Amino acid sequence: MIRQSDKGNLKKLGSNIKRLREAKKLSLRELSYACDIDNSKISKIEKGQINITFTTILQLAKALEISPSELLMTEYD
Amino acid sequence: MIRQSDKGNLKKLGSNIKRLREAKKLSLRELSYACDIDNSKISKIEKGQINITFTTILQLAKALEISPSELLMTEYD
DNA sequence: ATAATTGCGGTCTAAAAAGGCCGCAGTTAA
DNA sequence: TTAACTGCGGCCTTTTTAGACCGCAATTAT
Repeated sequence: MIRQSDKGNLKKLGSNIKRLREAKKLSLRELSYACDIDNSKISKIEKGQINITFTTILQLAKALEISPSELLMTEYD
Repeated sequence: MIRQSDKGNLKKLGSNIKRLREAKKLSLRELSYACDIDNSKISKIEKGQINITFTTILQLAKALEISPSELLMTEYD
């Protein structure tokens, strides 16, 4: 499918994650270690290249020390 | 993979979605129509049987007329 | 009693995520 | 000027979601 409106939303999510990671001054590899997700995958997530699952959201939120809910705290289309 | 701790979290998410659907007095088929997701899939989601993606979360939130963030507003392990 | 609705499980295919590893430019530190 | 770190993209395999359709048992109307 890969609907067009989704692409923008994935980018928004990615930017938000990147913003939060940088706020904690973590490198991709450091966050990778903290949430047990390959650093290249996190890079793709931040770029909005993959449509992550709920459990991946939980892993990231935990490592970033925020609530899953907060991770999605953005306006989507 | 299907980690054990994830199962519980998926059930929590599912319960939350079910609660929100019932609060709006929608049947599975009605919600299905509203968010364009097959009713049998929604059933599985509510039962915690599948690990939905970010975009599916957006679809459900939209149909339930709440923010994606609110859809995840629960405590997870 | 009959008909409609509802939740839910099963089945199938195609598409995509998960998970992991490698390597390369570019930047930063030693 | 080396050495280390960083972001990032490609590649590969396995597992799972997405998406769609069918049918049934139970509940709820009519």
